[in-house]
Amino acid sequence: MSLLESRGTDPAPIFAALGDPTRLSLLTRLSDGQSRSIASLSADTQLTRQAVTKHLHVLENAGLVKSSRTGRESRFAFQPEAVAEAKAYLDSVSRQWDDALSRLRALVER
Amino acid sequence: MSLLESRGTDPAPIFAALGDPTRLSLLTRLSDGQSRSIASLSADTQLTRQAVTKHLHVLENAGLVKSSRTGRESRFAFQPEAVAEAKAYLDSVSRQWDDALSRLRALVER
DNA sequence: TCATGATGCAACCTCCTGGTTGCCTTTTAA
DNA sequence: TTAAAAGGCAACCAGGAGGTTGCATCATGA
Repeated sequence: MSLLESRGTDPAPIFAALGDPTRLSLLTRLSDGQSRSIASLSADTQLTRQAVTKHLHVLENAGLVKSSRTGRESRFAFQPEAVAEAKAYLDSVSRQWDDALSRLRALVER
Repeated sequence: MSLLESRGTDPAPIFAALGDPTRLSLLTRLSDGQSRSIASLSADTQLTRQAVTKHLHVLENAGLVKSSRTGRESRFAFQPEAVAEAKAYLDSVSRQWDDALSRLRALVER
């Protein structure tokens, strides 16, 4: 079983969602734990509300954020699990790298 | 200074590079510390050598990998710094989330 | 009940991305 | 010295991503 398949789901969609500065900014703002409406999130940006809405849906599909409709507004909230998943992948990569270095060092110092 | 600007460079390009399953697979294979030629990396994939070459250059531009020409082949090697940078961003996001939870808990338990 | 605020839906546009094919150049091993 | 291996370069193509505009819908406060 390869490193990529060894963990739960494929982290690529999560990274793809993180790979846009606008979305990264939205996620950063939401990571303070406060849920926000679309209008609120669109307020201090140059983009259209529709553009922000699309980005929020991308984040939601990646599991980085969760939406819930309350009354006339729909609020978005940060979802920490997906971030943990991305971190887990990066950790597995650096761990494999560190192990390779250790083995090389052991081989040289023998 | 916002959370996004507080660290060195913008992590978005790194995440964008990681956001493709083919590139993720290439990076995973290279994270064992062994440098590989383009032909070697193209061997057990369905894609064309040119497609793999493009992906490798995307990884290189994101700083995730480094190339060096030796003789008639150019070899690509894993570069751990960019991965560390991506992890640093994810850590800052989860830290902000954890802090928000702590403050909320303190407020409730008061 | 009615004007306003907050969204949703859909069409449309442009540009980038992931891939391919074809061809030329540089190395290398026999 | 020459054929095959390894790559680089460029053109080309289809589809998706990021954005916009226009209009319809639902909720709410006066």
